Amino acid sequence: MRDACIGLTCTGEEPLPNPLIEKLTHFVKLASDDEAMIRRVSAERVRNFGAREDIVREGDKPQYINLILSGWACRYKVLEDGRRQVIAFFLPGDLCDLNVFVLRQMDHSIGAITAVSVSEISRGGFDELMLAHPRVTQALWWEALVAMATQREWAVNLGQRDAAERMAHLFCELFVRLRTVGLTRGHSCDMPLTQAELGEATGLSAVHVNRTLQELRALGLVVLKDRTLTVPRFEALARIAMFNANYLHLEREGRHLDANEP
Amino acid sequence: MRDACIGLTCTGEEPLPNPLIEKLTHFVKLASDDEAMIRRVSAERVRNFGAREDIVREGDKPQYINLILSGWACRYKVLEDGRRQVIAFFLPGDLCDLNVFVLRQMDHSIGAITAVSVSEISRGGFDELMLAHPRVTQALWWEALVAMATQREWAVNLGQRDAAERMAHLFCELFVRLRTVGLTRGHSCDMPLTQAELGEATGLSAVHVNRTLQELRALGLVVLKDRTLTVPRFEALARIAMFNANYLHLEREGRHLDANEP
DNA sequence: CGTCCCCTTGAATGAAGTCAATACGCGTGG
DNA sequence: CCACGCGTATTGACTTCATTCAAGGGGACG
Repeated sequence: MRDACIGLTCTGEEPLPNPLIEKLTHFVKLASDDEAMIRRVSAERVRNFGAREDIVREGDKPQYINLILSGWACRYKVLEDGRRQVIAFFLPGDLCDLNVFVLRQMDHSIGAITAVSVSEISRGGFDELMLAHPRVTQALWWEALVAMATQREWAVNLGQRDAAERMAHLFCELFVRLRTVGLTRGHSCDMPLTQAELGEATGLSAVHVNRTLQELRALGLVVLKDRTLTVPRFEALARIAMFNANYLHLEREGRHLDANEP
Repeated sequence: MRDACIGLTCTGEEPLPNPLIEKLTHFVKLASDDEAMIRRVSAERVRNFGAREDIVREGDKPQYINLILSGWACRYKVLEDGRRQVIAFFLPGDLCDLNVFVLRQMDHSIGAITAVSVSEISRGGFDELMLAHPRVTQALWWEALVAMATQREWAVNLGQRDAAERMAHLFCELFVRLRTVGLTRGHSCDMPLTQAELGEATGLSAVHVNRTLQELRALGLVVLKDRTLTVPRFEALARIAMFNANYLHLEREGRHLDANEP
């Protein structure tokens, strides 16, 4: 396969999968010109980061919205004394910084977990998208609101669930989110997070993450090997996590906005 | 003084303070017709709730955005087994449900803490505001983004801080937020939350909240009496909480949008 | 005057953190 | 090829923090 074919200038080959399009499709059926537009905008300015590099740092005033094309990243905050909380994970298809054009400066950082490829979307490109493509606008609203709902669910996770429930819940969420962008294979998906990172996201110490994973493994609910997560019985895992996917709002709620239906 | 006359339909009386206007003013200086519009929209349809009543319930599909005019409310979620997490507090001037027009149903509930008076803003009223008043639109974006940032900070609070730090942080946040809507008196403000509610917000048991409050009291950092919080030395409280108000973005970032400046 | 809600207290238990040592896998350079 | 170093995972012993349970106190209100 000779050359990545992205955007309008596509020459007749099968289009590359675009995780953002794939995700938005769970909310609204996009017309082909909507898709073409997203492809164009997300190919305009691509940057690559190595694992553990910072993409945006607290205090910055970035000029772009970052769209994750591939790899994992996270939002995080560090307290004065060094404690670090991961606030959200970004998977392919996720948009990082809708705030960028309103707030003066970042109140948190965004860091790559694996090697990451992001598309920087300029204010102009974004406005263009919003003005000419109402379905895309709606879909981007949906994506932002789901991100907010996810943030809320994390508060529940951190505030009410114990270690095993928390870990289980995190795995459920990541698995479902990856599935919506086509990044699962059967019961498995990538899991590049170290136990330390899992701890920073769940508010647990790395040691306790380790013990908790053993517990979940002993129950046959998760298998972790070669940076891969396998969830043999998702339902059982969801049950102990009290995971209810409603907060991800994946039910094609925007059907009335379908490009090709009345 | 007769005449602090703001708004188009000015009849010579002193205008009622409107907490939303007061809050938005921290971001952008509104013109008098902006303010008049907000006043009109927020007076159109007012509802009152008793303490502990639900305003919106999980699963609902509300048709209005709720603006808190007076009283305290909260966003909360209940797990299957009854554990309850308060996800956010709503103070006068806060908007509850910007999601309402996009997502199919509520994934959480909103409940009154004290008696609450809310203004229900219809989709039409909202669109009108957005179309005709770009400064207000920007300011509402700011308000939504600050709400999001606050949600993120809560994740840090729940994930990384211990009991005393968490309580201290919550008090700092509430105090600052109340101050931006003019609801503090010197070092004091209302504090209608029971210890059980403080626990549901901080992920602590009510008993431990009690002990933690005693600790903070012993340090002379908080005084709680008659449903009133006094913070004699805010700076000291903020220090132990590692409270950094930057996430509330109160620095008049929208100056360039000021109604009466170049 | 009793009842209900909220706050307070003590004692016992349990969950998670800390510290420190060890093991494992992998790439690099000798 | 092997030794070394580094990051990550694992384990045990111990401590600390927070929960649970249970009982008592105080004020508001019918």
